[in-house]
Amino acid sequence: MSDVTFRAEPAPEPAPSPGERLSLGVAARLSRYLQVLTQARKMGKETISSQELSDYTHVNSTQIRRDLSGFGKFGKRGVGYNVDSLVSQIRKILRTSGQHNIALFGAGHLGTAIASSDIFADHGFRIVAVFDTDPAKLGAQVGPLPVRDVDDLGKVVEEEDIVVAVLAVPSQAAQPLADALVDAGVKIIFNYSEALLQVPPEVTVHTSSPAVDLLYALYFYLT
Amino acid sequence: MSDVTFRAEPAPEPAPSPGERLSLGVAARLSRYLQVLTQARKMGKETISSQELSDYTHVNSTQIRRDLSGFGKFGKRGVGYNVDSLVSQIRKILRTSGQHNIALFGAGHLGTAIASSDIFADHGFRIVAVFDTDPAKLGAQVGPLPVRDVDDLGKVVEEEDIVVAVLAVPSQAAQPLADALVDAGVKIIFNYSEALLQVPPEVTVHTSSPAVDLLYALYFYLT
DNA sequence: TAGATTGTTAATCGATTAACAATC
DNA sequence: TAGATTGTTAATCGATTAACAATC
Repeated sequence: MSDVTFRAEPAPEPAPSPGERLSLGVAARLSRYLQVLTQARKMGKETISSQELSDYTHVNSTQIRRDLSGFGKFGKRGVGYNVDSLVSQIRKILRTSGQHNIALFGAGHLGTAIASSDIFADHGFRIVAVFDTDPAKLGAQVGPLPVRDVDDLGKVVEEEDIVVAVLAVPSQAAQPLADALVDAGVKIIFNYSEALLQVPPEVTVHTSSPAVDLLYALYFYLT
Repeated sequence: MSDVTFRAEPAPEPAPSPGERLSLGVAARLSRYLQVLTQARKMGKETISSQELSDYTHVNSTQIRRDLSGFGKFGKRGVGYNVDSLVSQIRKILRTSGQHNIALFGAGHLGTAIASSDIFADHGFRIVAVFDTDPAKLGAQVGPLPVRDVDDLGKVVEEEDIVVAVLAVPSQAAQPLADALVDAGVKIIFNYSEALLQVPPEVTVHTSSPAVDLLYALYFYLT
């Protein structure tokens, strides 16, 4: 880390020391900034102010400056933040600069939509395998990838170093699949089905819930 | 405010008074409980404990009991909460007991996946119209609905009383569509594209960001 | 009864925000 | 220089949690 030192400054930072875990809130917010920044970069934006970031993320602009300044002085007063450099700073902080391999389950409409989107690719996630249980779909192409048999799961997870599984399967298929994934050593399951998955504590399940987000937005509209 | 008084109980609740808005955090958490409860009900579960809810939502069980007890005594000690009755209580609190009409934009893979899922229907959202700009798709069926022309937008929004629009369109199509939606009086835009949408302050944009959630989950896996 | 789980308190911790000097 | 925006402080507010009596 090492601050900008003018002679013997006694580390005046309450900043997170390198080895420390971010708090849940900070990590969540940094991820959101990253999303906006990534998209802003795509649109050719070179600098962005904390106020603009605030407009897009609904996070207070002071909070944003505070979150960032904990890790260094990334901005330029009167100008804002350089989009490119902020992206790489945040990636460094979140330790997600590298590539990570994903396995996708389900070659239906949702699976196909996910495979053909670059929403994961933009953030360093690469879909390296697609699985489906429907024998009729085996061997078919989803984007550049062939649909594989779930029986190959263990082998593929190991060969491709897969840490994340994305489940775009019917609810009733989700739990058995989750069990197989746990056995195969996958640590993060991203669940697009509605099923409530039971997994051991070392595995993280994130269930996508658009309807929940909608309910939430609607509440503030209705009141 | 007002302690626990014996005798003539003068509303000993620090509970949110009926007219008060929930805080952002409470509303978000209640929405999540609702999702789990809805699914638990589907699976035939009759009661659920705060600990079980905690396992599925990653919200501390004390927090859950606290959130709920602010609105009444919904649970039974030693037993837990009745799933059915808790669903309707939370719906009442969130004022989302009614039906709400949604318009879906984009009849591609993602749009089709959304239309055929019951993830929205389960929470009282009904997709009443599907739009696409591709002339080749007009008139085709997506589930039970015909694909309509975006030119009909204003008319449909008014006739069907549409408050929410779900955008499952390519990024470059999103902003023009958002502008049209704002003109038509839609107040909530649920954005599945990556575009950063600019809308007036009275309109809420929620951008779905699976990659952000993944980054976040990954951070805690990596550290 | 014994076991389980709620409802609630009290204490702590972190998030949030307004305000403003620093500085580009 | 004048205007804009960051970095940072200080004060407040709400979220979180452990603990436990109440009670099913």
